[in-house]
Amino acid sequence: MPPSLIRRIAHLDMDAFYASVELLRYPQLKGLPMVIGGERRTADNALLQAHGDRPLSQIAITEFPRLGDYTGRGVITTATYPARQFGIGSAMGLMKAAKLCPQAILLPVDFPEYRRYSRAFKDIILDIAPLMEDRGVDEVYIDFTHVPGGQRDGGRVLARLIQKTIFQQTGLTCSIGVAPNKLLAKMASEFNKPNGIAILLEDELQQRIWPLACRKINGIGPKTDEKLHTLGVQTIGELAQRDVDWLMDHFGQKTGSWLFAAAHGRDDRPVVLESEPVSISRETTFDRDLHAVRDKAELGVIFTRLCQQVADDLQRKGYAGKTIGIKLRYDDFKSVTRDQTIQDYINDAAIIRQMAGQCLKRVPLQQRLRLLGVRVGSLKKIDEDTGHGPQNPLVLNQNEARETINTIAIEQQLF
DNA sequence: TCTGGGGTCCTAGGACCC
DNA sequence: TCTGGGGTCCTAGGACCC
Repeated sequence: MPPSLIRRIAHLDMDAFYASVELLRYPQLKGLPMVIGGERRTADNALLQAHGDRPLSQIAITEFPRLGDYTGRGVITTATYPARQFGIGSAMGLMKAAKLCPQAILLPVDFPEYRRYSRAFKDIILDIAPLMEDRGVDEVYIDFTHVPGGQRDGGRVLARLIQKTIFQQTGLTCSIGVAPNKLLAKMASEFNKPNGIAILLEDELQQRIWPLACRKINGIGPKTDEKLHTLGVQTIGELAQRDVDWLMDHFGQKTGSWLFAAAHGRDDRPVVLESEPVSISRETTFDRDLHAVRDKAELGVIFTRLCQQVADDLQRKGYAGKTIGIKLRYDDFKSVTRDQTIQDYINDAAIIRQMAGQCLKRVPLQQRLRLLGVRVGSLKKIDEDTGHGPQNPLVLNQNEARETINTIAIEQQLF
């Protein structure tokens, strides 16, 4: 890197992404308390389908489903600011939220729509700055260092261009932080939300980062934060004053040295353009808690469907895996997992179902269940040209594996 | 009528091999 | 007969993130 170039990394975060996308469709809801959540389509949502030929923007507010009419499980994915004023927050149970503000509009989560907008804003960024790391549906890191304009005013010029272009082409706003690395860029992007830009320079660490709570560091969650509090550390500045050895004594070598580096604003992780998935999974929380014996038939149907979905996902994305596992959550919210690794890479629903069934036998099933999940890990990309052909060695292996399994005199299935 | 779904990474113990 | 590592793979659980 020529001496005149400083490493400039941006973190871009879409503002209230799901809610903003919904407000593009339903501008009449602007300013009203609104929550998004509850995957299960309730009867109320049929109202939204029944708008006939009217534009969505002309559906009367009175026609929208209300939180107070909702029955069932589920949590809030997004709550708009007017809804938050009633004490509603994301991850709150829908039923609890309904008590706080029954009149709030309740919209179901529409992932396909959010993904379309996600694709759109990321394509806009890539056109301007090609080094982008995907961090989920509403977040990215961008390496500004070598992009024209990326050094001007600490990155502000390029950040403004990206922000403006996204707004012009999608109607959505975002917040951007530009800093010497990903760790600091992520924190900076929160400084001027919404629709803000924050430029953080290396020598501003003490002044702008050290006063913040440790929890603001991406990677310090509720557990680590609580432990830090117990040890008398509240702010990042206080964390930075501690000795590395002291931190390693209390948090282990790896975490301790990482905490120390993070508090001093040090982070040399690169912006990663592409990555391969490690696992693919599906899970579902039941409408009511189910019992392995009494609700055997119902569970069996759900179990088989999850396996089928995982197999479909694997095949669609072009992967096979050799570690098959399950996840259970009991009615007391305790979770267990079991998995098993086999020799061949597979992506066939029947084999996944078979192996997952074996895993299920290794788990206690007296207590009622609220969630069941199926996972395939240790993934390998399969050749796209032969991925579905009969000559594919993978498919042959699958057939072999299926036979092997069938000859294991299939013990009685639990479900 | 608390507490979603889809991920990644780390730790720690045991098996097994050299 | 006892003793010592190191390395890798597998499994289960947990912290954390979006």
